[in-house]
Amino acid sequence: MPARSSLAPKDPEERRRRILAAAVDVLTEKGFAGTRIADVAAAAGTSPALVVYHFGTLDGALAEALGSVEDAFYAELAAGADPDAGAVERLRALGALACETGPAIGSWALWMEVWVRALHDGQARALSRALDARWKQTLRSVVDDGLWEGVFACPDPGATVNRLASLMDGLAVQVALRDPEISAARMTELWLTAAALELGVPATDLLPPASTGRRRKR
Amino acid sequence: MPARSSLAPKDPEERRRRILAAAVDVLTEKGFAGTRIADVAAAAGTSPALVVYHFGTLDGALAEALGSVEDAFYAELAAGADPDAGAVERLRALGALACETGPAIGSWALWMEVWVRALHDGQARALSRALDARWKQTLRSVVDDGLWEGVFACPDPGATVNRLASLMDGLAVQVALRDPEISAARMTELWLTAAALELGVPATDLLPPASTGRRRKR
DNA sequence: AGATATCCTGAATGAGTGTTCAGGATGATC
DNA sequence: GATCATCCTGAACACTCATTCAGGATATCT
Repeated sequence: MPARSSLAPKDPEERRRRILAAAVDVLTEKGFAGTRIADVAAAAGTSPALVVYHFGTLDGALAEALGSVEDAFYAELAAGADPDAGAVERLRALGALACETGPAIGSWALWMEVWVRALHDGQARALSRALDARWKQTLRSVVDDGLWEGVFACPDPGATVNRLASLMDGLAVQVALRDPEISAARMTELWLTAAALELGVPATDLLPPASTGRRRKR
Repeated sequence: MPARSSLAPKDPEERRRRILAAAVDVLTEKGFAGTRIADVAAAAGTSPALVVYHFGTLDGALAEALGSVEDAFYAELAAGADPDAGAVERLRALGALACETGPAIGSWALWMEVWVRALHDGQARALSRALDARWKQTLRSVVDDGLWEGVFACPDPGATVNRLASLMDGLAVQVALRDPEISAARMTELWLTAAALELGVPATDLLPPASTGRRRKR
């Protein structure tokens, strides 16, 4: 029957979650290279020692934090997806969600951090591969559905999925680096236009109709 | 009239160049996060103190190393380009070279390192922006030439250049992470196919004719 | 109440690493 | 041939930071 003081308040599980959330925040803001165990602890309102107590090591905490983010993303994806919708609509929703948050991980900046870490670390590479495969799989099934429904036309679906996934990665880099030319909204627009081109759909079917204000008059 | 011993052999300039080259090697292999001044010194066959003597600081040495790589890339680009060739051929050459080595920097892995550093560091961001702009400019001028020649057709060249540049970045990530599905050759193929689609050119005009062995066999 | 396990912390500890420093070698200059 | 500037090095130095540790609190159990 707890009536906790304000300083040692929540139960351990809550504390763990807070640390993970704090780790995600710090990681997003400072990247792997700049994340100190003291930062995570401070952001979570605890001591560095507690981080080690719960996760054994800083890397352990960061790894588990990434895992939690992946779970959250796919939960959100599942929650937002309407399985009864047509492939065109599902593709549009998928593109919009991913352009906003990044595929398989909470933010594009995090995702990029994982890439670079994967260049030199086997475990990160495995994670990156798994997330990438899962993401392409998601994309692929929408494309296949569209082909089945007859609304998409595409000579080489495998190549198309590769290109669309890669295009999104590349666009995301521009957005993450705050290229003034490419906002998140513009990214969505560019990506959906490419998808329309690849899949033989009129661009107007994928792009939200009214929002063409910025582009070239015609 | 030097008859140098073998231990303190070359002149200072040569020593500087060696250190820069060593810095590029180490950086490519281990990334920013893993590059120690001792590694650079060892790879250059000198002492850590000399690196500081010449460049003031480790970061200074790495920055100058990146600059040297950019110069080398554009020199190679200029050397390989035939200004008299048509836009189609120049686009093909550009795509092939960039897919092999990365745009504006020696290797894709290095390029990715710069991205991630740019997420948190203003100076790296400036570098990344400058290289990106220069690269898109290069691409853009080929596209414009093709439009002028009448061999390309493309409703929105700005968007197309953005997409093609981003697609290359994204594909490069796959290659750099050694995705078994995407080799450098496959990357070139995918990119040129997308370029053909974007620019209204028959894919066969951009792809080397005989090399279609891998695709669609199944 | 006493004993015990869990959760937590402040203060060391110690490894790793960029940079400084005092001086050694080499070649140019007077 | 003495002086001097340049180039270079090994050995300290100073500092950051993940991790350890001894013990304090709190709750549960007997």
